[in-house]
Amino acid sequence: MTLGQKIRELREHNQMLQRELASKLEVGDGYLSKIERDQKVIKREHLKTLSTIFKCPLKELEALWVATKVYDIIKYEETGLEALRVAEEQIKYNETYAKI
Amino acid sequence: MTLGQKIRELREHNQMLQRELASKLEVGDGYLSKIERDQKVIKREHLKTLSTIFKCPLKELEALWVATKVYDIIKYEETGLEALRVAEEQIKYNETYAKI
DNA sequence: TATATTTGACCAAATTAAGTCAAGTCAATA
DNA sequence: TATTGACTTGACTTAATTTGGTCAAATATA
Repeated sequence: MTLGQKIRELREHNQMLQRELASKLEVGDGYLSKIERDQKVIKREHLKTLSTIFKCPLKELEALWVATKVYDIIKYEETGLEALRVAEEQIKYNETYAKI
Repeated sequence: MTLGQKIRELREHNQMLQRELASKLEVGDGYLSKIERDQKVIKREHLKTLSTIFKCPLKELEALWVATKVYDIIKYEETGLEALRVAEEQIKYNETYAKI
């Protein structure tokens, strides 16, 4: 599940048109179309609005948003999965030693 | 293990000074210092040079390089680990359906 | 045909990349 | 203790890339 898929799912589940949702977010509907197709990433602040409109946990949307950013980096990388492992190791290491 | 740590390890293992390695890479030694401390990310093209100088597999350096990019995104994210899971799911999904 | 969505080309503004340089720190030593 | 050599840091720069869109035309879809 990508963020775009999630947004589309929420919108359709609420029988809303792109035009309607786009106007709530104050963007053009062409832009929203791209967002739902993961051709663009929505502005992070918009997640709050989505969370309110669709009564969906903000954390869930945020995790998808961050995942999109991560995926954009690794999608064409041969070493993508290996890199994920290393990044996970790094975050766990830093959590352990509270270096942040 | 971060990319910076790896580079320092390789350099010290070969008893090379920052100044020396920096000149091989044609950058300043202040910059290399930051790279080894993960305050800056080395240019990707430099990985080939490092791989040659230290006879270290390029793939390994590349995985660390990509991991650094990923880690930079998630390091301050509460949902970092969750996002890694989602990104992994996405890459596996796409590998399965060969959508790339 | 009308309505909804997608796409491509384009854009300004903001951010990041890829460094430099000089001053500062730190340890060993003459 | 003054010096030296290796490294670190902070402030800065310039160019390239990304962000966050718009709009009109093309394309489904009913």
